[in-house]
This record gives sequence, structure tokens and C-alpha cells, in this order.
Amino acid sequence: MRYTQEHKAEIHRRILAEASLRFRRDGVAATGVQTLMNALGLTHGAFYAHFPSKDALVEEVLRSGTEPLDETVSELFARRDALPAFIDNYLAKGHRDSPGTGCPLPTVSAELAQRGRQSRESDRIVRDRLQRIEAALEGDGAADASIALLSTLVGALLLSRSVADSALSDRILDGARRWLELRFSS
Amino acid sequence: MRYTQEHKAEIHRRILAEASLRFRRDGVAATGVQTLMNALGLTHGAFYAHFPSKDALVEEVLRSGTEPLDETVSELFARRDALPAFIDNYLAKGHRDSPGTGCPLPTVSAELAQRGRQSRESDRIVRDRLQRIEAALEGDGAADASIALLSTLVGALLLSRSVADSALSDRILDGARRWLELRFSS
DNA sequence: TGTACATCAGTGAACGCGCGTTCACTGATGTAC
DNA sequence: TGTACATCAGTGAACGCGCGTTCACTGATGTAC
Repeated sequence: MRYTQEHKAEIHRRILAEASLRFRRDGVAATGVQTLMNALGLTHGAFYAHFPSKDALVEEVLRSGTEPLDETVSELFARRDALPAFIDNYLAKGHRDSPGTGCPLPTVSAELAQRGRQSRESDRIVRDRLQRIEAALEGDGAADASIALLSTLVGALLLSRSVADSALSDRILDGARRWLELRFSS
Repeated sequence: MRYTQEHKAEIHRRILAEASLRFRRDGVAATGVQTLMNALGLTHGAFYAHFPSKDALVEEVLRSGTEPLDETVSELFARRDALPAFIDNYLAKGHRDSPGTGCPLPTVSAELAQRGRQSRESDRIVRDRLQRIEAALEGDGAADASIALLSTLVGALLLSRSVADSALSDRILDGARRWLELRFSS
């Protein structure tokens, strides 16, 4: 069957959205082209009418952004109390428990790095986050501080997801948040 | 051919050591049983004379420790200036560039977490590191501070490995180290 | 001490499985006449 | 306006590949007699 250009663009968008979710939630390697397309009610062959390869999809997912997270990040930094809210949101248990809608750094970027397949898009995301945080800090040593803050957030989220004991996991999130808010709030 | 008990124990030990290196350097999923055994001059079938499954090997690798890193950690914390040396070592470019002999938290534990296969052994490693750091800090709020410090180290190492631009990667390590040493040294 | 047998680490072919990708084909719809 | 043809998103079988695991077999060495 032949479809309209709008239809094709819509399917392309839905593949991106589903992949963006699954890459973060299940991992890039664990997300098969077949499973991905089946989740959209299509067969795997149709995938190649939209993307030349799985690698190209990975690249475009990182380039196109990670909704709805990016909007949340922008909203947070548009407010006066940007930084405390950002820290609070990042280290929330909801973020830990829903990697599929969360930050791609401790998920997709980390996985690509482990496989030695760094993407320039990770650089872009890191630079963007560092820039926003540095602007919110606006003081001497803000560059180093923004690096330390982003590192703490990413590290704490990763560690909280790595441990099996949920009490320890909670302690990691809460401990990191208390410590950061002591240093970076008001 | 039949071998002595010592021979079998030696092969077992060599499988563990090689797997420990490769799991951290290449990832658990990317380390095949065949490749692993071939690296030791053996065929893949022999693997099952030493371990019931690959999962069992992963578990034992985490349980048996990650040489030579654990010795370095112990040595560092036995010294007076434990913490600064620990931070310096952790955020060294050599650590970033040699994941195979480095900390398993941003590599093996992170990978298992992404696949939803948390191991109790990650908890043990996290608790051990937190305890050592907390003991070195010995003050009010040392519990939260140790969590924040470990998170920053793990996060900065992960981010530095995730970006393609080596200048940005260096900036992350250096920035995090400067910021941490300002707060945690003397 | 010499001989027969048991042991078992290691071999290598084979198992089913899921992966990413290719490709001949389908058929509804857009376009040209 | 009606008819013929071109387009191309989507189908589903098939490709080679590497995975973890199984298994009949080998053969050097330890043990029992």
C-alpha cells in the first residue's frame, strides 16, 4: 500500500520515540529492530524504508533529543530556582525507576562508551547540560563546579540503579541530594 | 588428558582474571565464552568444566574482587593522605583509558544495572567504598559526603569515557578533581 | 613393581536462538494521459 | 472523467553470523590390585 508523506513522517517519528524510550530503558544492544517495529504494529523489514541502519537510528535518537526530558530541563532552567529543582528532579526516585523517560547520559551514552562507540551527540548533550548549570551558578569556579555537579548527579543515579538493595539505593539518592542542596542551594 | 587439582585451580584462576579484565574493558555481553577461552589457549567447551554458566562466572568475578584495583584501594586507605590520593588515582587519565584494570562500578555494575540484572556483589562493592571514604572523612555529615564523593568519582569517570572529544574528556576529569580536592583535602 | 581400570580436563561438532540486513513481492494510492 | 502505469511503505522468508550451551569422545595420569 502507498502512503502519504505525512504518514511516512509520522511513522519515522514514532520509530524515533519508541527507540528513544527503549534504548534508555532496555539498552541499545538489547533493543532489536524486530521487537522495536513489532511494538509499533509493523514488521522489521519496514524499518529500512525509514533508516539505513540501526546505527543511523541510534545517532538520530541522540541527535533528535530525548523527550520529554529535554523540555523538563528547559523549563527548569527557565525558572528562578532552576538549580535546586533540577537537582531534585534528577535525583528523584521516579527518575531512577523510569530510565526510559530519563537522562540518556547514564544509559545510552554510558552503553555506547562501554562498547567504544562514543557519539559526538553525547558531547553535545554534556556540553549543553554543563552550560546550563554553569550559567545558573554564575560565580568563580563555576566551570569546575558545574562539572562536579553533573558528575555527581549522573554517578548517583547510576549507583542507585546498580544496587539490588532498595534501601541502599534510596540512601544514595537522598544522601547525594542533601549534600548537593547544602552546597548549591541559595 | 587428566590434570592435577593444582592445574585445574590455576586454569580457574586464569579464567577469572581474564574475564575480570574483559568484562570491564569490553563489557560482559561483548565478552563471549569462546573468545574468552581462546585467549587462554583453550576451547570453549572446557569452560563448563570450571563454571556451570556464564552468569555464574559474572557473579564470581564480582565476588572474587577486581585485581589489581582492590589492592590499590586498600593501600591508598592505609596511608595518612588516603582521600586525596584516592581521588587523584580515580580521576587519573590512566584510569579512564584502562577500564580493564579499573573500578567495576562504571563498567560491570553499570552494564548489569542497564540489563536489569543487579548483583548483590555490586552492593558489597558500593558499601565497601562508602565505608572506607566515610572513615577517612570522620566528621558530621560524613555519610552523605561519602555518597556524594563516590557518586562524583563514578559519574566523572563515566562522562569522561562517554565523550568523543578528548579535550572535553580531560576537562571533566580535571574539573571534577580540582573541585573535589578543594572540598575534601586537608 | 607391573597391569588394568577409572577419572575428568579439554576437544570440537552440533544444538537452537536472536541478531541486523537483504530482497522479491504486494497492493493501495498518486500521477499522466 | 476514466484508464493505465509508476511509486514505494510495508510484508515475510531468507541470509550469514555469533551467542551460550550440550555432548560424545580423547587420552594422559591417578588409583587399585
